[in-house]
Amino acid sequence: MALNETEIDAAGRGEKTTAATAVYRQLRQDILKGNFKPGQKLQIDQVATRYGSGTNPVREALNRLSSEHLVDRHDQRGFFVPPLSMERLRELVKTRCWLESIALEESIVNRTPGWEDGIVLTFHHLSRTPIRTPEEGGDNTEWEVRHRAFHNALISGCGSTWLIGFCNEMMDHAERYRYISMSTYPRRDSVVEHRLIMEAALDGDVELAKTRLTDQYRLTLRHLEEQVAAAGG
Amino acid sequence: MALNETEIDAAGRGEKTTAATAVYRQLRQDILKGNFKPGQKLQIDQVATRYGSGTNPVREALNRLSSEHLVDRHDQRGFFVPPLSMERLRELVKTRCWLESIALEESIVNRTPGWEDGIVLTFHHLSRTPIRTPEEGGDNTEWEVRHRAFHNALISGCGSTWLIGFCNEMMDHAERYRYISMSTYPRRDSVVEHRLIMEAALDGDVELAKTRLTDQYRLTLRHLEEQVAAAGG
DNA sequence: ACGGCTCACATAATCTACATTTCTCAAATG
DNA sequence: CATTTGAGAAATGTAGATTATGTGAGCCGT
Repeated sequence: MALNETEIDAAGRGEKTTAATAVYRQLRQDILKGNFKPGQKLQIDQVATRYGSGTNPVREALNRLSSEHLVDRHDQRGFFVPPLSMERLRELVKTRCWLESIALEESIVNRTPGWEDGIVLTFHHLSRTPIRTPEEGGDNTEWEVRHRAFHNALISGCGSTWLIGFCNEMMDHAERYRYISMSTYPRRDSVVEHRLIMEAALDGDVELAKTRLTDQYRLTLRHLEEQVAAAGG
Repeated sequence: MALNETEIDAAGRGEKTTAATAVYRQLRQDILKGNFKPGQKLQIDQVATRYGSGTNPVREALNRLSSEHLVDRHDQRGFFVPPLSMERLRELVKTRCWLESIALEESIVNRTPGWEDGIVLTFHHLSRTPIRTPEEGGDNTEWEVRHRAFHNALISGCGSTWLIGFCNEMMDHAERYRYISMSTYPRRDSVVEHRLIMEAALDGDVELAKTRLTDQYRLTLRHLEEQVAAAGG
């Protein structure tokens, strides 16, 4: 999952990780996968016990996550899992559409053989990874990783590490919403959808690629809205 | 300067601040204002001594800043002030132009009397704040604050806290480059430039406002490039 | 009696001091 | 010259002291 550049470097060079970094990674995953209730308090001692570490590394991990907005920090009061709401999700999706449109357009304009190869390859991997329904065990970690890899390949040629970072940050937050809805995940044919995006991008059709990409995000949002409407009465 | 939402809330509600937060704020300022050499190591003990605090709060502050990319963290090796380079600045400016263009356009499209008032008011404050040359003492903290307030007012109506946050994050980094060049700061008439942006925005002329805004960023970049070329060549 | 206020105590966050681990770097070795 | 090694420096982690928060019993005025 999109770790920041320091994390990627650290992992890539096989740097020895500290306890703080280990807790950071696990906590991050647990938050993204919805293993904590939104709004829940993250008590230092409890978290330390959970991951078998001292309070200090936990505190460092929580401070890092707070700057990524993956936990809310209140001085002298502790740390909390950020709440989820449909309103926030709408804003998130809207912003993702804006930023990924730019990133995709720039990538297409600057396209190189290497960029195209990355898309073809990550699409291939994604298309070979089935989505498991909750009945089948429901662990889609592998699919998530490949899904992100594909979307990252699309925007990887935009020429701005800033923009790529922002898109990844938003992907992280979107993942939180996806997991809570996994139980009734609508069985759209994601392979076809992603293939259409890939084809438009490889053809160099900027407008079509942008439309297909953002339509996918908007459609996902609509499905979630319907689910919530159905559930909430 | 653009603190994250948690910080703003904390400051706004007058929450008691912890030692970690105090160090965070001071360290952040010192980095933005160029009081440390780019690339320099930030040794925990030294930093702790500097701000009169223990090592633990310093560590927490550094961890927060590392997630904002305002310090580089290397596990088991310590923390460093991020380097500056013309290449990075170009990418930063490019990305700012993309994102602020969207934010400004959306703000204009959704314009409200409150948004217009904010622009008029912050422009007024900015126009009343002189830029001091190095000979005059050179502390432009007040100008920086008002400059940011004006640019924030422009994009405040875009309807995305995400986008506003990203723009602020990039403003922080841009500030680092501005401070190092203050010694030979080109004496453009910033009041006129900002007035022109304001007028286009208030007139609802999306394209003109975007052009004027991004031209300002690009011009600042060019001036810095010339300075470096003159100095380094 | 009821709503609001005060104060003492339990809980939990924060900080300090120190122990442990890891890295750095230069001198010694092959 | 490349590699190893060991002392010292520095980062990281632990434990416990300190400080802040929040809760609920008791008190006051209505």
